[in-house]
Amino acid sequence: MSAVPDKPSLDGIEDRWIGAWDAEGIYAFDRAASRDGVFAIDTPPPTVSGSLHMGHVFSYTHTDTVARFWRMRGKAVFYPMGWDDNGLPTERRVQNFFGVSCDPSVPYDPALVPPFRGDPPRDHRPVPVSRPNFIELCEELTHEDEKVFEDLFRRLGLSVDWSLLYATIDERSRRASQRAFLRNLARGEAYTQEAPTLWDVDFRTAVAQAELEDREREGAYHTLAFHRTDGAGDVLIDTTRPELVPACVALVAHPDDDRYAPLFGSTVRTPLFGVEVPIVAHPLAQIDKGTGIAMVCTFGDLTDVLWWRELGLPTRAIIARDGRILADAPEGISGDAALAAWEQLAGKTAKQAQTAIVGMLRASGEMRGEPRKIMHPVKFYEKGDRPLEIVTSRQWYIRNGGRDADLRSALLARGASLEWQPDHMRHRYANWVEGLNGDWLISRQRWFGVPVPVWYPVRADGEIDHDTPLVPDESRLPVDPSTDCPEGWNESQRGVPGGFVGDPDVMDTWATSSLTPQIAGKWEDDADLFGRIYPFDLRPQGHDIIRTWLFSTMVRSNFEHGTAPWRVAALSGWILDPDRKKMSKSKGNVVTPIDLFEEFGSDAVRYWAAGARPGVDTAFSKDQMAVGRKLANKLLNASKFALSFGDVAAGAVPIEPLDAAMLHRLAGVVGEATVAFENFDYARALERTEAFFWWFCDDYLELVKGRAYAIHGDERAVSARAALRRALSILQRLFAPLIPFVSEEVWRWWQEGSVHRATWPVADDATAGLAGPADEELLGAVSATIAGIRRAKTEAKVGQKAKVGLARITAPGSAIERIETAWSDIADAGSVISREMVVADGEISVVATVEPT
RNA sequence: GGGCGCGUAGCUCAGCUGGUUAGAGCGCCACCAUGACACGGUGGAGGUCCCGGGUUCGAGUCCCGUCGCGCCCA
Repeated sequence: MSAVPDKPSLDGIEDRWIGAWDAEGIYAFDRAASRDGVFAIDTPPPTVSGSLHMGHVFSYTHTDTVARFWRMRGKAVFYPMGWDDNGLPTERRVQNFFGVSCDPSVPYDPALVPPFRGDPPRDHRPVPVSRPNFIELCEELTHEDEKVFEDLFRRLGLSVDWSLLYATIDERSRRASQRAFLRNLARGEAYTQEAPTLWDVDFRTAVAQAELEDREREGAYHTLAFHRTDGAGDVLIDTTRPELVPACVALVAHPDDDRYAPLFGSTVRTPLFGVEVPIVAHPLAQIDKGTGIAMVCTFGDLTDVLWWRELGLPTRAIIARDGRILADAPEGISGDAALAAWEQLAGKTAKQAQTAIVGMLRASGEMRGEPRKIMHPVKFYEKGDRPLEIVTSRQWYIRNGGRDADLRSALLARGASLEWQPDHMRHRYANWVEGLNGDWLISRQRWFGVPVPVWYPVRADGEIDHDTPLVPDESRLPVDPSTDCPEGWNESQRGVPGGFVGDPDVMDTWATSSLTPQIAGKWEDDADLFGRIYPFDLRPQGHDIIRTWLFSTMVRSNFEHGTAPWRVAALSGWILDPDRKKMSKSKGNVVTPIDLFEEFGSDAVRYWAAGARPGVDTAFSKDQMAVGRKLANKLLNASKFALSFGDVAAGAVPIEPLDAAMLHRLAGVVGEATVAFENFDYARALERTEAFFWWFCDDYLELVKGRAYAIHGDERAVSARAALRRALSILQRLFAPLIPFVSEEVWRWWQEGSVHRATWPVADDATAGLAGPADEELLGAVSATIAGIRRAKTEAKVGQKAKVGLARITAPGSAIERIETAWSDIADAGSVISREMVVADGEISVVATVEPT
């Protein structure tokens, strides 16, 4: 407890209380609490390979207000923080920052000095470094970023327990991720398969359905002639990818298409390459698209994959993992002319190959007319720059209902069982699950991630046996199969016939971050703790990652625990710039949070964030932050005033009707704010509290000011002073989750301990011992009267301190009675000398005769 | 193409299970050094609740449709 300062100020309060909260352990999780007494939050681990932006500030503030509310309600709040440092964004950042690239064939250099630390020149060619060196650089860079993030989150006032911190690449996460994977494998929920896969040719990795996005790109229809082998002429097809002609394995048309029905079962030869391919029927062929008949290539898109699989077509792959056309022609392409054509394509990128083949087709006369430009959606990896290709590769999958109706319904039911904030977000989940078209591809051909924890036997003939992977005992986790050996084997057996090889892949980031409840809760590492927090109460996150993070977490928990991982999912909205456009770096309209903390104070920035209703997109607004700063300042000064009359005897009960009515109104606000917070509606809690507080300052404080100064004697002064203190204690606690710094500041002027560990107020805190019921009409009548007096002064263009000789008040009888009850307070606040009461139905009206000043 | 959300004052939004004359803040205008606060105070102006139907004694609120904006999925 400290004294009330002469000149209260918001300057420096963040530093003061961040330090004190840390030292006093205010936000430490009480791990002795039983599950009933816990409120557990599955905090989103931000990707640290970027900078903290307003979107973070926005959504993390929402969660923090709720965490603080439940803490004050007596819950042991489990509020961890994690860093998502695992994965591609970090790799890319490390490459750009240090000027290196990862090359697993390079030996480890324990004394490696990277060529740069930030801003390599544009013409710098990346220096290849070993995988262990590359991972060390990833860790070095993420640690620096994580420090910056932690400081910003503390500055924002997040009440996380920093002792629970994890990172998705740390040992605990790797162990949990590998353990969960091995259990999926043991139960048949994970499997490996060689299959056509969406592939990013720049990152050279497979990607999952959840990471796709469509982008509108210019393309062109090329009309190509295929030659009927019965000599009856040509079949014309339209394609946007003529470079895939050598990969063509069939033509396909709709079974009901009369134009092509007679051709089903016959064959054609492909242009340039002369490969004989069948004409087949499939209902997915679009009658009204192009000429209505299409070429099936291995593989141009996902429909090709489907046709290839369902129609049992052969494979004639031509695109390598680097996106270039293979050096050697696939099976089926033979003869001098065909091989000469192939030579023109081999080694070229898809785009270069297209130019080349169009030239050849034009020359051979097998392209009819000129290409016709169109705009069409093209599938991209969401982090990628070039269209995805489809290549055949061996990958790991986890079942997710995409190929299994029972599992799909189970996951839909789990989603339906959640409480969604806002409720309509449940449709996003259902939409996604219903649209899945395959299992979840989790392996990535990258380096900085959690290794797939298996090895494979190498047969005597040198072939790798993928069907009987060797798995480690859980007690050894985490393992790195590239350096660790399977049990019972030794390093000399690595990579030799009769020996073993490690799986070279890592798991996708989502395969680890889908386990944040298990990681944060120390699943299996600390079963006692996990039992006290799982399933979690709350998963807050952005609605853009329902299909990835939310869904994948559901999949893992469903398999491992047979439950949903949480009770409530709260989806936050976007931050829009003041012109209602989504904020983004490329538009240059991004504001740095730290500058706003400096300009307005953390509470003010939180005020802006907390003013947005759950899940609603919200415009960035410095004006709102300015209002937040005013509110914080007001709380400071109103608190100083209410405490400026010295201590009030314990047990003093307000006796004046006006004081009692104010406290009853406040009791109603307590109820509304409590219900709002229980329903995750921090914005409503703020709105109710704030509206009361401004009325309290503008009217109530002004009305009782004179009486509190004891101009009408001690007894009536004590009533005001006791009411002020009751109200103040409640208001400070109601504001505490929302604007925690200033709330703590004013609370500690007169209370022991932290407001953030104080008990959340109940109505009885306001109304205990008061005589009589609530009288809301009293407050209405008094406020209307004082407003009328003020209006008269404003209209007379005099200051509010000017005296009123006579106030004539016209009002219904019930209102007159109440105004009389509080008359001395009204007279003090309005400087009114005498009054005249007129009973009449209708609105309260005041005619005031302002004395000359 | 399917799904979801949103259209209320110049701006940002609130308006719960339908019920007096539709609210707040910001901005705008005018005024005020009063002993918590000039990072202050007082008052004022400002709205065909997107449009068209319907239900109802009564619709910003419920139903149907149109238009516009945004997002998700295919």
